[in-house]
Amino acid sequence: MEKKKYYISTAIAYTSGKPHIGNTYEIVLADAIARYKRQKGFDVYFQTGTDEHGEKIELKAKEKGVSPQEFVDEVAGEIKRIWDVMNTSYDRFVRTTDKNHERVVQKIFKKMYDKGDIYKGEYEGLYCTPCESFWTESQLVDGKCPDCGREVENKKEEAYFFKLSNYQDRLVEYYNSHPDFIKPDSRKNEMINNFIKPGLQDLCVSRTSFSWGVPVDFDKKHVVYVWLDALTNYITNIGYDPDGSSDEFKKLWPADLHLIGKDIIRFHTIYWPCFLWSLGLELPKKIFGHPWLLTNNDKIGKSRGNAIYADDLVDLFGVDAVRYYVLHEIPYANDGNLTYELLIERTNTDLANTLGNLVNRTISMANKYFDGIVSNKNVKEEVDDELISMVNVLDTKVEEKMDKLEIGFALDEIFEVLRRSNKYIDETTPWQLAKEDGKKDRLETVLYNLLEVIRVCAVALKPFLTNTSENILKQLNTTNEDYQFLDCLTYENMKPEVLFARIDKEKKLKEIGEVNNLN
RNA sequence: CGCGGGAUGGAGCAGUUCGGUAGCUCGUCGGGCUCAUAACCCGAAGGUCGUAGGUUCAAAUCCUACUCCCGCAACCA
Repeated sequence: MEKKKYYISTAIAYTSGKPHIGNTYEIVLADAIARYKRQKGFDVYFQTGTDEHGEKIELKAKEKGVSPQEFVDEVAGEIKRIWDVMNTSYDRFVRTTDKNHERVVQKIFKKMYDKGDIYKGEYEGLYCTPCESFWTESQLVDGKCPDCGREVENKKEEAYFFKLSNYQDRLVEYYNSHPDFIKPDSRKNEMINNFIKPGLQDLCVSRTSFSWGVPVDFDKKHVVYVWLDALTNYITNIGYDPDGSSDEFKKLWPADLHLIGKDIIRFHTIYWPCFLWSLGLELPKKIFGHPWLLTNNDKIGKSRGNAIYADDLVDLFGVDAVRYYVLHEIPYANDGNLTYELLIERTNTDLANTLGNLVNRTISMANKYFDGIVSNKNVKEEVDDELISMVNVLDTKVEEKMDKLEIGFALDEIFEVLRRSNKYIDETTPWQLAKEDGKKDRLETVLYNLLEVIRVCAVALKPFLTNTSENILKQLNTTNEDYQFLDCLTYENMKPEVLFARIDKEKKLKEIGEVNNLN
């Protein structure tokens, strides 16, 4: 039987600067989902990349005295490097400055124009001539330009517009008939109440005030609006072409999940569907607007001086500790919080104590009492049942949470089993059994149960803590990745290693303080 | 009155649909154990469930008003 495809994407990152840990959260989240789906037997295609056009980038490049292309080449390289540091398994890293993408965007624009969804009109607004900027009424300060304080005037400018109103009714209908299209639900309400109900305004989809973008090929002084350019990355990079799409496109589209930040939901749930309909294409199945990661309960931002970067955290704590923190700590719908202190506490309690120490003590006992060779002697007792049944429903429990995109809760399910295992050791007191005559087989059964539970948990952890999972299986010296308790394995030649060293909080915080002072 | 979400022991959350002993993870304190990474196991303290009223035999849970926080919006991605 052919594997079922699963197309997942992140938003493409805007190349205005180095992405902080909040931006990085998204790729880790997507990676966990992608790896999970692969583990479940799906034929996964995982796309990410960078959004590289726009006025802001043109300005930044100018400031730095380099060409826009040089500027985005550098930033895109940095972004890709961080994605790799986070051990993410994307299949393709796309860039909007890719020549094929640009060519197809031009064709798309033309197709929409020919169809009548895009028309030439006039953009009218309040204009500050010295600043060369349009402002809205509400942006003005005392009725004057917020940048320079000078008078603004009414001005008209030629521009292309997309007729969103053509698709307004269809959009509401679609939302209602596809309750899973926008997640979480509260976001759907925001879109309906704020945009659709008041009536969709036609969207200005070209700019003439700057040139760093995809030129409209039949009207060269215009460049395509960045969002029309950016959103189409989801189709251009898998072979969409108005003149005939590739087999890959036919196989992959529609996407199964667009994973995006909650700040860009509007673009993905209103503009993007309308664009797709205009091209006669199906809509993605689900759009999930994930919450944000805050630091000290404050928005992360370079300008706020509280930017924390993923690669620095990885240097300090290791990639899996950082992955665990962001995946576990950020709930489904509310923003998560990140501080060094919380990160250290989570790493110590969950990763070092509950998980690492369990693996370590179990393997140590196996080596100590049986020279490292353990098989199932089947001397069962009642205490075994609860533990083993927990392991055997783990697969289902994790799946339930993952289907709802509740990644943190999926991890909780696994750690509940690990905590139960530590308790099981106290209940069965292997060190006592070792001293009693005639309990040798019972002791071996106990250790076998533990090793099996650890193995299954390692398998369960693979999508989230990939390196750690591999490390545990290596320590157990097994390659078996069955997602359930097996009766007849033999464990031998196991080598215990410290998975996560406990972190001395005071010392580490001091060390971090010193690092920060260097800036 | 623009729309919406939220306020539960020191921290983060569950419980509110269909009212009836307030639960989980972590932190703190005490005890136990010794296989293990000062780890693991057990126990305890700590909450008038934002405020004020109301309905009820009974409200975190229903109703009313208010306070505070947050998201979205006022065409920046």
